[in-house]
Amino acid sequence: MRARSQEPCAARETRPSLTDDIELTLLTSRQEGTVNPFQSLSDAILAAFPALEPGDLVFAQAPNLAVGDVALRTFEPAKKLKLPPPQLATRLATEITYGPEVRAVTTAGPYVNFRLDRGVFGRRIVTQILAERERFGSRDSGKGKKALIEHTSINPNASPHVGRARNAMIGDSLVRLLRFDGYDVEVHYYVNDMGRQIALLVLACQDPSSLTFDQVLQIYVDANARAEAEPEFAAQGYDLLAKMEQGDADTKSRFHAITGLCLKGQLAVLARLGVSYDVFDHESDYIKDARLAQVLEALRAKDAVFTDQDERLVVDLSKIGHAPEEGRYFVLMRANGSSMYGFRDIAYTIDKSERGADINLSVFGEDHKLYAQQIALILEAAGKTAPETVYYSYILLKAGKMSTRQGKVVLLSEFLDEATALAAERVEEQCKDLAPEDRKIIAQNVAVAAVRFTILRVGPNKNVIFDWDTSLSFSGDTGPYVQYSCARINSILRKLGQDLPHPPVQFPTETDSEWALLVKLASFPDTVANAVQTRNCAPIAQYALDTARIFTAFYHDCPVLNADSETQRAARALLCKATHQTLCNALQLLGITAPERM
RNA sequence: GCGCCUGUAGCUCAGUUGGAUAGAGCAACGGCCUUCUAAGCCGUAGGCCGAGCGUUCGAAUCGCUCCAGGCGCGCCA
Repeated sequence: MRARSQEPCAARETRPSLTDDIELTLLTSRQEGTVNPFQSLSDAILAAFPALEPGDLVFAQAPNLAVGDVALRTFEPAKKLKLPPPQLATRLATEITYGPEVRAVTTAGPYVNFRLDRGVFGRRIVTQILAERERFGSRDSGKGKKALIEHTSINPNASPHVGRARNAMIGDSLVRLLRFDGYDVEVHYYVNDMGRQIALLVLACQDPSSLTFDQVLQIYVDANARAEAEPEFAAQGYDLLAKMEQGDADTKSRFHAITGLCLKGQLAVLARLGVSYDVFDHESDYIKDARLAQVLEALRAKDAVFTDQDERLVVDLSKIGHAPEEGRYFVLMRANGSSMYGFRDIAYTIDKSERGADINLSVFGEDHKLYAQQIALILEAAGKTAPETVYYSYILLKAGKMSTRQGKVVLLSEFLDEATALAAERVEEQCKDLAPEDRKIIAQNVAVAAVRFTILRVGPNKNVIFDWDTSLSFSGDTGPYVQYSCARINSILRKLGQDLPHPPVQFPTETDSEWALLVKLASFPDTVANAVQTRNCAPIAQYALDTARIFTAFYHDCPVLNADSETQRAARALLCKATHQTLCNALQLLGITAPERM
């Protein structure tokens, strides 16, 4: 499980030795798919109540540490044993012999509260994290499996705005998450290199070779305005599109010049965020896909496709399982024989589904919900499988929704520039002794953290109202706050010297601050597993934030370098290292790196 | 009109496989830098969890109805 170690520098660091009992605990808990530091407690209970199963015992944090170090609810097991919960709680507290690591057991109505030898559990938790390193948190649920994720896929017509970038950030984090959990992930980007809007842009760009990417947005805005005002101009666009589809070489190269320029520019901006792709699929390659004939045949067999009075080729989805009248019809081809976006997309979607991935996932804006359902119905009717979908809601401006056509946008590049400049000011003050190049890198890291964290922290199906001040803040609930706590840990470890001590047998971690941190660290694998299962990275961001906050409380309460004893110093140093490891693992999933100093 | 999503502190958001007193940040006010980075910490104040009804020993979390916002609903992509 550690064979996948990716850090080349990992071997250089001192590795704490493992005792056999801890290695054993790790292995058994791994096999069960849960890393449960409280397993010895549940084992004792299960031995006394054979009717119960491990899943019946839910350990949770007590409402506060004065009540107990860990709490057990009795509602579930009591139901199974047909006992009143408070009665079962009393029996669990009085009749069972727990190991020496349990110091006291009390009840509070239906709850059992355990007071523990925190050092024993703390040592287990820290040792496990330091043994698993950059793999800590992963359960390898995707081992030996493939995943295909398509995300971003924005029109190559302008610089991306932060609303579109939400797709890229969500998609990229899902890629990182699935890779972390063992999947072999291939990232796809669907290049929409044709269609009406691109045609208008091509019309408006006389000499593409003299253009820069940054100029395209204004040209695009103007072209759309013109198409609205002049029907002839709009008609020219359709004509050009038809020529493109018929394979006219000159038209094709004009399209490619523009879409290539735009794609390159877009990818450069996305790369600043740390987002990258493996495969680019071009829409124009799917115009005359052979598989479309099969789909049409299947639809005809179900009497679900017809040519309407305006000579359009239309699917009647009510014939293949679409109940409501709204969204019943799906147009495949225009009267002039040119295909619609959806028709080409069917071919592309089939193409993806035939690549043998165990998970086939697409990230779409919420505006695609009905559309994706329609495609899924058509695919199903043709005996194909539609991809799994993850949707996200729009980022709104105070003045309303963003619109590329109207130029009413906050550009991602603009946002990143602003964030980097602000971060650079802070780095200037804080890291005077560093070389300018190093300071620049730190500023860029902080900016990316601010931007990505702002977006990823929020649940994907929630609208976000974009606000410059909030998004550019580096204090409070932010990515830079998490980075900052990592920098503080690094500072301690740096001053401690090169080698980390071995975990002492006496592992003093008795204060509430230490214990709260340990419990939080131990819950990281659950957080990751939940994120994998729900395809949602937002809880990872929340976890990083909570952990950083709990660490900071520890940082203020518990001196490390000036600890009371050598063993306490060792235990706290290792706890710091374990926290740093866990935070880095969490941040990595969000596409954020923590600088050594900031 | 119909469908999907959302509604939690003044603002931005956590918390929902139902469980002990609903949590952070920002903004406000009051403290803390001869002690591991003040991008920080501590304290004060701030809540009919949109409204109502229901299910349950127990509801922010589940169900129904309403209200408000977002998105979508036949030759855009």
